[in-house]
Amino acid sequence: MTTERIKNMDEFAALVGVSRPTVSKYFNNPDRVRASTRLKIEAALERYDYRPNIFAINQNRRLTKNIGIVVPYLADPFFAEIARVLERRCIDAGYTPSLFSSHGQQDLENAILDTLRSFKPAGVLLAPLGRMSDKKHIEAFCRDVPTILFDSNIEGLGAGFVGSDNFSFVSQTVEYLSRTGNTPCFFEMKNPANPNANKRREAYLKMMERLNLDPHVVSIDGEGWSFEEIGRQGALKILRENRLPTNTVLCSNDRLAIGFLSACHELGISVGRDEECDIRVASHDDHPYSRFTCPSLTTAAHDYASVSSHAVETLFQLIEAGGKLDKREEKVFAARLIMRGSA
Amino acid sequence: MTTERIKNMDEFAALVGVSRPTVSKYFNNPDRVRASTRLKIEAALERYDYRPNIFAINQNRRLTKNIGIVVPYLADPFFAEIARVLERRCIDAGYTPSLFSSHGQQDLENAILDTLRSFKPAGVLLAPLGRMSDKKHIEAFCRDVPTILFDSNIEGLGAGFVGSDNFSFVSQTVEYLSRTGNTPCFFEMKNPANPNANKRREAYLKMMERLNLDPHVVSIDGEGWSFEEIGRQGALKILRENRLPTNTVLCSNDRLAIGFLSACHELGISVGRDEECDIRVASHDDHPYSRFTCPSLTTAAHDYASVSSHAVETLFQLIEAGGKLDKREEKVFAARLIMRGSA
DNA sequence: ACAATATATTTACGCGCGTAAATTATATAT
DNA sequence: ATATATAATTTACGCGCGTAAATATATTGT
Repeated sequence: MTTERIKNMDEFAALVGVSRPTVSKYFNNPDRVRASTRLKIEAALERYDYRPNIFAINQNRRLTKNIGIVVPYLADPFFAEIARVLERRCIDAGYTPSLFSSHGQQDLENAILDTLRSFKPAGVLLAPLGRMSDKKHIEAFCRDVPTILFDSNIEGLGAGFVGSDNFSFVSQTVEYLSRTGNTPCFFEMKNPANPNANKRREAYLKMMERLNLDPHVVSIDGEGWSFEEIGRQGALKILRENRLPTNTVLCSNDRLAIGFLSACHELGISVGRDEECDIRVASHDDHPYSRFTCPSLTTAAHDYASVSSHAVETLFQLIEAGGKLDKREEKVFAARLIMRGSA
Repeated sequence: MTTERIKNMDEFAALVGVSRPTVSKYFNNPDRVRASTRLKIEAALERYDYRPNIFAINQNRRLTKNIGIVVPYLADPFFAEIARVLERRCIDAGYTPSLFSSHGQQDLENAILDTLRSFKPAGVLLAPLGRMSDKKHIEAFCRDVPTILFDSNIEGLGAGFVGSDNFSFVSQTVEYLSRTGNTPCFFEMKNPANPNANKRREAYLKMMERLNLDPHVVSIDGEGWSFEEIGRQGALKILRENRLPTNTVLCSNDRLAIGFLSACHELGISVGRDEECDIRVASHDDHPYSRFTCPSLTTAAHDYASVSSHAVETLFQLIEAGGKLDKREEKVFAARLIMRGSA
């Protein structure tokens, strides 16, 4: 590496001995220049460490290589993890992902979409807030920017949706719990922000009907994204008032379950699948922390890998198709039951 | 809002009835145009919903309004949380933050810094990987871009460092544990990636000496950022081999402690401050999940608010000072002991 | 009311690159 | 070796905006 600093592509092209547009083509696709010139350019890159100005690049491209990734709440390790995988896959495909978190707020989700618009992204992977989302705003955004929804589906929005099959999650946990012990009741937030929560309750009811069992839904109060605390408070109340309908609890998601377990410990209620334990607790998501709870949490796991890879692949298809698909594609993946200590 | 779409600032300026540079000035600082023209522009903004092209803006600005925020591992809720707060504060100050995660990998940290360079950021808030960091690379970056380190200090790098006072953390936990029960041993990873871990061990040793107590450091194997699993495996091994020197364990950080608690539960060892419990466990960080462990975790809490606000304020000072401070500023904040069920 | 000063606005130019069209070099077939 | 097709390169232009310098307008003091 030499001491000289290259200011722009002109200067760099002169050093290489080709014209600037040739260098430009090289950066867009190294295969589209002659092998001999590619070698010359790459040799020069070794020595001079030049990088094209990212703003100038994007200003004139009809289609940028940017991809926006938006999640509702990044402080939730579940989303942090899926965002990490999505980022990785975008980078590997030659795109430049930028990550945004709505932090559970509608105005922030809207603001992010507005910002994203001026980023001229080739496409966007959006996990919407759900019930809290400004549907009109998202709809307008999707009209202009190729967008694939993931995690939470909002009917009709975006060019497609990739997520998990909530019925598969709940049917497996309900089947397992009822087969190996007592009838499970369903523990959930009263007004869940996430549409998956509603689908899970419906799946629970349908599954119980199919098994000819009495359903019991326990809905607790709480707003926002502090699910652990909401679950803990709700569980404390229910348990203290002795209002738990059965000794087997199926939580809508792992974060609620983490709170539930915390409440049980506080009240001296033992949780586990052993005979001598007071109750069994199971849940859904396979949250990164679910295997470290005490006891470790029996749960239904997302197929992270399939969801993320199918989401980016659908987006790439959409981008290549020019931003429009013939019809809105919906794809959901089945869960995998993970039996641990709690049930 | 009218149906017409405004393509550029020229078009918008024509609609307002002023020249384009006047509009440009307005967007850079609304106070630098006459009140009457500001009203005209704002009225037009209401009707036409025009936004300047973000790439064109940044291409020519000598100093952009971009701020880079880099954390070592975003799937760690601790960093997700602090990143959230930092983002918020940057936005409130009129800057445009972008968030990056090194995902625990040196090559990614380097790549992020390279990308960041072409973003021409006004400043960068960097929480380095630590021992895994490519110090030369970071040093070169800091020469070109005004950078404030946070969380992990690397001696001499960046224009300043804002973090937590590790001695304050450990002295409080050690003092509390030894005052209310037995001598604590120190549970840590053998080769911690994070420099704070080393400082905490040193603080433990110094504190034990000061209290005239026998120190016991328990170092466990493990690489990477899966601290919970590392802590769990390490604890299982130590506990099974009955090698725990005392019945009071002070973990280097909460994520290790979460793994430790998990191992205890697996082995049927009761944790808590009550007389009848087998051992006590305490830790440091006040990780978002530490209050939901079973039992809830006694820990020393970061002053999140002070660290984040001081970090951005120092960065703003640095930016206003033109990217250089007279001397490297280091500021650390004291911990707050949080007594919960585990010790 | 008039100059002197401060503040706003406009004119004019360039940033660093993408890209269509024009040109030139290379590959293929005869 | 020559004509033809094909691919690579260069020429020429414009993207949307920031910004210095030139000009116009408002403010202040007398």
